[in-house]
Amino acid sequence: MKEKLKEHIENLIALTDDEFLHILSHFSFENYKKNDFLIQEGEQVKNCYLVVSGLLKLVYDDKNGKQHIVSFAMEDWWESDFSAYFSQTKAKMSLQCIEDTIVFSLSFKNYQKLSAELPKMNCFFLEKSNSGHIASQNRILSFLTSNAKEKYEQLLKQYPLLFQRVPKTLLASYLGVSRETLSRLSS
Amino acid sequence: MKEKLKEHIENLIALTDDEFLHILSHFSFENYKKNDFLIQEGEQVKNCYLVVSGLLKLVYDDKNGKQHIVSFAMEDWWESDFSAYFSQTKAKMSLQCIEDTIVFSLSFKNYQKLSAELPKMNCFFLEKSNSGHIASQNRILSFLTSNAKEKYEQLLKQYPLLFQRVPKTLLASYLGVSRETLSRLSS
DNA sequence: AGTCGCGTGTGACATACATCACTAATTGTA
DNA sequence: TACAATTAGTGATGTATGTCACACGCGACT
Repeated sequence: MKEKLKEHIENLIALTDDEFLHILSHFSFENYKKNDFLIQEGEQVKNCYLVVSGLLKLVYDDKNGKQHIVSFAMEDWWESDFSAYFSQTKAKMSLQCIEDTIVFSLSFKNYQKLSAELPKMNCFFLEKSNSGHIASQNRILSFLTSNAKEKYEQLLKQYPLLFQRVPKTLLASYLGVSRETLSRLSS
Repeated sequence: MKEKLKEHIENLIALTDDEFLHILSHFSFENYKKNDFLIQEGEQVKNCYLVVSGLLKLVYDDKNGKQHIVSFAMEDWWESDFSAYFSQTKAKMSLQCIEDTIVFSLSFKNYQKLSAELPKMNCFFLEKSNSGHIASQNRILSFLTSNAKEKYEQLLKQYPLLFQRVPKTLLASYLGVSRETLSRLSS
């Protein structure tokens, strides 16, 4: 399993074996079952997570009790309620397992320690943050330019796997349309 | 004007005078008029920009010739078509002045040079990227949870200034509603 | 002074989508 | 095996918002 983390980081920056062991010591390896929460709305956000296998949803529950999916997180993705993580405040969103999921977990303290001790990790985090930012911007564009059907098609094109792994209800909640509307798109 | 850049960076990381001069030499200082383009869709994206004063819009033109505003950029904001900037490809979006605007410009080459020579700049860029990412996520949430009126009110609350500086038509295009609908919200 | 362009408001109408209600297939499990 | 829970499809109806059309005020420029 360590290999996974090593590969993942070495995709972006070169590491000596010592450096990797040092990095590894800052992470913890965790196992979750379907429906488990990694982050619960209202609680302190201590960690961010790298998904090794499985599938997570980052959800916001609005005042009417309706769930909105801000993001799916699959293999090789970093996820957290980053707003709360970086400011060390309470979570506005929840992070929950759609499938059994294995993650590497990085506490905020260890994150700070790591970037201080090994500056090149900042390069790594920067690349990750940039991709996240760009992905979000594309999603915004999709909201601005597309109707339900187009958004659905874009999603399928971008993540063909997702479609078999998650109930349509969740896809609808990610796209911002009702499950009934989504259902009618296929026909 | 150099002061502005110095303050802006020192908000996040400490700098010696020498370090700042070194940083400064990587930037260029530029002046644009209302309606000028900093980035034109289809062209190579060479720079990203820190807005010193003025106001920019990051726009996407869809296949029907309709304009969609992905982002406004005001004082102290970094903006570019980051997707194209980091991958050094053609712009999918345009960056254009809503008002006369003064910026510091950083070429991709100089960006790379700077982060190699002065690793702590990566901390700075990382913080900026994170805020961008979080802002985009909030915008997505707004699309998921809110109708036209709520989105408009959230925008006014977040940027009370904007409302006096830009035509309603542009606000509508940012919110993803027609100008007519936006107009009817006030009454 | 007059003309033009731009931003804005507003009525009439069209439509994409939400909501509610019901049914049915599938899955997990007592 | 049977029962509840989850997921999905679909009809009827309501509504928020888009689209088209036109009018008005206002600043810029000749």
